This record gives sequence, structure tokens and C-alpha cells, in this order.
Amino acid sequence: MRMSEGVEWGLHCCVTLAWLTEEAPISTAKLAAAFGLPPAYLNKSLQALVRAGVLSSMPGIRGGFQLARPPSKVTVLEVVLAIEGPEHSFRCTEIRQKGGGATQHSREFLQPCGIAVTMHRAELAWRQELAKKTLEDLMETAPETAAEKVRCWYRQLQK
Amino acid sequence: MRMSEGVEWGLHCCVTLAWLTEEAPISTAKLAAAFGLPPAYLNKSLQALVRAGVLSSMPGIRGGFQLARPPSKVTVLEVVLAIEGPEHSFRCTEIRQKGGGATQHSREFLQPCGIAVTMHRAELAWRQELAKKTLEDLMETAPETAAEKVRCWYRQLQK
DNA sequence: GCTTTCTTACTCGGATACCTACTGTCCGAGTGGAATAGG
DNA sequence: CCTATTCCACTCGGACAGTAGGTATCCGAGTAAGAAAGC
Repeated sequence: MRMSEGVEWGLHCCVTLAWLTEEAPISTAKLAAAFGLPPAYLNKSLQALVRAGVLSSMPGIRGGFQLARPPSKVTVLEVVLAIEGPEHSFRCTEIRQKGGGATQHSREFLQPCGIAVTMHRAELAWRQELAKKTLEDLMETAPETAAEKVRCWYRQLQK
Repeated sequence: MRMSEGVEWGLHCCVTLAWLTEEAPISTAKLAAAFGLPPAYLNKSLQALVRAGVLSSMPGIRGGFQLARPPSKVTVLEVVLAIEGPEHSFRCTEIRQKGGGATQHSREFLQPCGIAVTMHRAELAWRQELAKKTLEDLMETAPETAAEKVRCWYRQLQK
């Protein structure tokens, strides 16, 4: 089970966009340059965030992306689900009903598979943990200097 | 992010083996028949469980697999990690240090990336939830009739 | 000098290849049981 | 009848293809800024 790299990219970009609210919008090319990422592919992840309503995009010569909401209103879970997709990682295929072990009586299959319940409950705990954290929390845990450093770097890029 | 199907297979097989302790060992072919799974590929997952010390295997004409420990001593997490691998799903590649945004001062990179910390903390919650549950718990949540049904089916298979 | 028009450079967005990793299959080494031959 | 031996069917285990999804790239539609021309 491996999470897409786009999640890491998306989260870092969201935090960066939060710091650069004043200078918005920021283009894909600049965000990609900031982290040394392939621009075209990063764009794909950013598009997913737009579709999810986390970012908003502006076309045109001075276009780019910016946060659609204040950082305190965007949870980490939203960003993760936007890029990874909303499906659960564990998908019950009901093999208990499929083989020779599953005889006629389907009455007992009315109640959900205990294994699936356990797995989904664990995933729920995971999601709740991610739903607790917002972009604002991420900004606070970063070093004091980070925000100003990003702004400074961005201005140098403008020259 | 998608979990391997082998996890579902492995968990169902472990519960089945727990119910069939008296009749152990059980061969891959029989377990595969019980759930309608491809035998050779299921064998691959069972091998992983042997390497992890969850199951023990017996070669020979009456060989097969059986639980290496009582069901109460095997956590769901163990089974999941045995098949999925022990790595974390989120892997921080430290992109904060890579692009043009990461200037000279590497002092601030001594403390870990806040995004990675958040993601790992969520995964920890997920793992703890799975570590709480044992195979015994799964057996209890199953319908009363399930255990006897499995044993009955297995005896019919012997004929 | 001001307004309108046009050009143009730059942006996002989706359609198109590539590549890793999960899925599925096959065959060989090894073992324990059962049949058989001998005592 | 009991025991030792041989054979064999069945098992696990790892090595070998097929395929889906994530990764990476490219090109086209659209837009807003800025220059240029006209008033």
C-alpha cells in the first residue's frame, strides 16, 4: 500500500500558497521550481485540488493557483482525498460469499463482514486524525523563518 | 492508495485456520476452494504470513498451513503488515530541501518535516486500531453458525 | 492625451506514452504416508 | 504377523509472464496584459 507522491506535493504547495496569499495567484511553473518537481505532472495534482474546491485557478498571463479558502478552513484530509481519491484503501470483495465455504444460507450475510468492519474502523481513525489538522496547523509547526524565506525567494524570482 | 487484495485473503484464511485448529494443517488448495481464489497466488500470501511468524507450514502429502500461535495472540496489524510490507504508506521525500525554495540554511531542516509528522501520526492511529484487534476478536464478531459451517464444509471435502 | 483594438506571451486543462508494482501462473525440491516385500 | 524399504502422490516454495494504475510528458484552448493605432 503506497500513497501517491502527489499527496506530499499537494500539501507542500498548499502551505506555500497559504504563505503567498498576498502574491497570488502562483503559477505551476513557479511552484514546481520551488520544490524541484516536474511542472506538467504537478499541474495534474493541482487540478485535482481545484476540482475538490481546495484551490482556485486563474487562466491568463498572470494566472496561477491560490487557496480557495483560508488555511484554517482546509483540512489535511481534504487535500489527501482530493489527490488519492475518496475510496477506502481496503475494499471488501465479499470472498466469504464466493467459495465453496459459502453454502446456501445467505441470511447470515445480511450483517456486514467483521473483517471489513475492522479495517474500515481503522481507516476511519486515520481519517479523523487527518481531519483534525488544517493547513494553518501545518503553517504553525513550520520553522519561524520558513514563511519569510518563501516570500523572499518568490520576490527574487520575479526579478 | 489501494490495499492489496492479499490482505483480505490472508485475514479470512487466518480466521478459517483458527476454526479448523483440530483439523490442521490445511492445504492452500482447500483454503483457495473455500473462498474461490486462485490457489497459486493465495499461496504467495500465505508464504508471507509464514515468514512473519503468523502461520507455520508443513510440507508433505498431508501438509498445509496452521496458525503458529493461538488466535488471541495474533493481531490484525501483524497480518496486514506481513502482506503489505512494513513500510509506511506515506513516504517523505524531503522535497522541502530540493527545489529553489530551499536555500542555503540547512539548520531548520534538522527538525522533521511537519507534513511528514502529521501523516505518520495518522498512520500510527491506523496501526494502533489494527493492533487492538486480534483474530479471536474477529472470530467473535462472526455469526454463531459460521464456525460450525466451516468445519462441516471441511469434513465434506474430506470425503 | 485618452480610448479602443489587436497582438502576443503565458496560463490552465485534458489527451497521450512509459514504467513500476500488484496480480496471476507454472514448475521443481522435498516430505510423509502407504503399499510392498522380506523376515 | 511384524518390520524395513521403496515408491509415489501431494505439499510448499520460489522463479517466470500479464496487466492495471501511478508517473511523466506534450500540445491545444483560453485569457489578460500590454503595445499600438486611431480619435
